[in-house]
Amino acid sequence: MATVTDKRRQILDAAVRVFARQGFHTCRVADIADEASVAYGLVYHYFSSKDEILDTLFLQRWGMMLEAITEADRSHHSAQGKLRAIAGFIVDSYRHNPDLMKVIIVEVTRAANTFGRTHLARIREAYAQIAAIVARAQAEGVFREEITPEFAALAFYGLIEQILSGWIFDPDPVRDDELERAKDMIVLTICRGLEA
Amino acid sequence: MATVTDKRRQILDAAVRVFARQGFHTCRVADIADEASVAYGLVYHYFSSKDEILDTLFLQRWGMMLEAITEADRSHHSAQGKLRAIAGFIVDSYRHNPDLMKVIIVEVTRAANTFGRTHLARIREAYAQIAAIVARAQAEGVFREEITPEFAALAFYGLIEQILSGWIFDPDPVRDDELERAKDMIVLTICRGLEA
Amino acid sequence: MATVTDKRRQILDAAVRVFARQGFHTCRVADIADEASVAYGLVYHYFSSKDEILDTLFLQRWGMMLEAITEADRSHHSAQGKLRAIAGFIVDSYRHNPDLMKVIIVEVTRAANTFGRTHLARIREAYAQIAAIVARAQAEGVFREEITPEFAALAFYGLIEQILSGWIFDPDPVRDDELERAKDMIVLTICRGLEA
Amino acid sequence: MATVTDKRRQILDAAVRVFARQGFHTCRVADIADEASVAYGLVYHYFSSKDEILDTLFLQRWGMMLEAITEADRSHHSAQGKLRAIAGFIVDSYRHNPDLMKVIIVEVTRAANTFGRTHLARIREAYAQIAAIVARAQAEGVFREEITPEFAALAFYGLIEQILSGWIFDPDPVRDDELERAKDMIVLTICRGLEA
DNA sequence: CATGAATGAGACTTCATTCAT
DNA sequence: TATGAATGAAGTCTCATTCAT
Repeated sequence: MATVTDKRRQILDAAVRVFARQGFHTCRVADIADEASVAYGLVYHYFSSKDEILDTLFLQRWGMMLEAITEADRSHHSAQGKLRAIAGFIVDSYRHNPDLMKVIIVEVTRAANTFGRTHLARIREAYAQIAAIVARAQAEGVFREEITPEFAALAFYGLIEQILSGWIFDPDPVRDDELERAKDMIVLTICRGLEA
Repeated sequence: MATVTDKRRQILDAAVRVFARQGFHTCRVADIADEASVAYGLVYHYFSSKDEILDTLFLQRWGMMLEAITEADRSHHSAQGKLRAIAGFIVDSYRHNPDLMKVIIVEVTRAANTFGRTHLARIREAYAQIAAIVARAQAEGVFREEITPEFAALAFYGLIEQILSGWIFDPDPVRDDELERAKDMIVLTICRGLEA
Repeated sequence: MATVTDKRRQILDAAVRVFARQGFHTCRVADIADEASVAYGLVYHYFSSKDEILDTLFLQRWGMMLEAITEADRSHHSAQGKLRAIAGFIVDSYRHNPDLMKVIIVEVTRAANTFGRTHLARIREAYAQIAAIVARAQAEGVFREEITPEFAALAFYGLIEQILSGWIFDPDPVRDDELERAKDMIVLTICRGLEA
Repeated sequence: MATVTDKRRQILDAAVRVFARQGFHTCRVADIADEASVAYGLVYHYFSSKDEILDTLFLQRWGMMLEAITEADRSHHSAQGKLRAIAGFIVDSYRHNPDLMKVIIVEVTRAANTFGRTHLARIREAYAQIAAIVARAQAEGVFREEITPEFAALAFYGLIEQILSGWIFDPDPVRDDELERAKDMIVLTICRGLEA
């Protein structure tokens, strides 16, 4: 009984590695099966299509992301503290499983013509929650009002994604202290800006 | 005499529309030929492969981008003014040809596994130039030093790309005044931050 | 269980017929699949390319040919007897599977620019073995020395191939007694010559 | 006026080189035009198709061959002398223009499925003439009768073609004295055989 | 659950030939 | 005669998905 789940998990984990390494379009279902050390056909026993594997990976991870944002929003932190919690969660996600984050970002959130469009609504939930945090901070007079909450949310998330992109492109693994510092720099940049 | 160039241009323009509409991977060379109203084979008369069409589009556009950044850097503006010029150029590029910008962003700069990797060096030239602007501003004491220039450059560019992404995903065309306001919000956000 | 081998064999046999009928260049992979009554894709399940099918056919057959020559050489026949055994083997090969022999000759051994070049080394092994037989006969004083063994080997093999070519071009199947007589005429010609 | 002929000749000569180097199927019409340093379209001004170029080359050369055989037959040589004249002509043809001979042999006389079939009748005229020489020699009691004239003709011609094939495959040019000796060995082999 | 052979639609690319200039 | 752009049919190979065992 546990076998079922094991093999399924095995396939998902293998898919992450293969998608990260070769990209979704470039890899074949056979590559996933090979990487997972399971028979070709078994992939189709657990998933109805290659797309569904990526959908599953994204939905699982993005669900955790939304929970993390909700969690952050529920906390008693300041607006800046909430953004710091979110940035921290995303960076930690990368630390914990960089391949998965690469796949989520490269193959889904930035894939405007394919999976990005499919999951658009779900992706925007995150932006909306972040925007809500910003809006409330503006109402409290903590954040400036010239910048719309929606714009701010995109800016915040886009900034983070680009930093992660830099790491993703980098052949060398990123050092832990660099990850840690990045969390602070993200928040500092988005809250206080570059100007001295 | 002008025919050669005309047809070639015709194909490139058609490719932009088709790539923007269907995505690079999803469209067939036949779609480009149809959209350009030329024979199938003519595409291969001017370009050695489907890839080369996208490469050409990217290289042309990114070259202009690098020039614009160089130009901005050479100007006598303040650091903020230079960033404003760059943001302005990118937003205007989108206004002028949103399809092309969509293709550049979605199919190249964010395609970590395919064209993004191919053109990585060229893409990073832009980041490096922006970083240089930031570094100089830091040396002058105008920008804070806690944020590394490289980080700042990624943050700035990532922020802009995400804003454009928002427009790209949007089915409705963006209004001109919104584009105009975005330029200011970009600079305000990156230079002064969200905090009041 | 035997299915794997069966289908693979089925494809090879079909390829022989199709290559013989239409020629390697003129036939399409689809023709092979049709002739074998298998799906298009299965051809590529067993062979990596159309070329590999011909390579396989050639290598299998030529291997048997080399064995036959080795066998003949090992026998206690006279030099003439050995040449007779080799000529006999080749003619019998034609009798048994004229299509295959046609393909081997027309598409490989005589295709100087394509497969002939690819398999040159392997083809020359046969010439070398025959030359060795001649050389030994010369050492024994049985064969004249004015003709180099290499020349003799080419002459012998070329003579046979041309006779087979004649049959190959012929629309009517060759009668068995004609095949049988050819064996003798080949040996008579190469050993004793035309002169009375 | 001479220009017309010049360009046409230029194209034919270039075709010989290109066909010899890459093979008829592998080369493109553009390669011929390039090699001839003429415009693409000009090839089609002088020849109605790529096939016709090869046809022309073959027909011209084979015509000379038939004349040479006729000539040899008309001479007052012995049968052996006539065969020697023919072998000499073919070897000299190779010496004079190895590329052309390579093309004739590889792309036409041995191409059972394509040009060989097209020109079969013309090719067989040569065999028939040679067979006639043999038949007459048999009638005169000079050649043995066990070997049919048709068989003898194929044997003679096949032997020669195989020797030329050896040279064709050879990366190094053949030395003149080797060519000269080959003429004698050909005749010796076919008339007297290998046996001492 | 598990296996991997079998299916066949689809896409890129090539290139002989035509044609307008 | 000369040019080379334009045409489009054809063929190889890929690979997601299905299915029999």
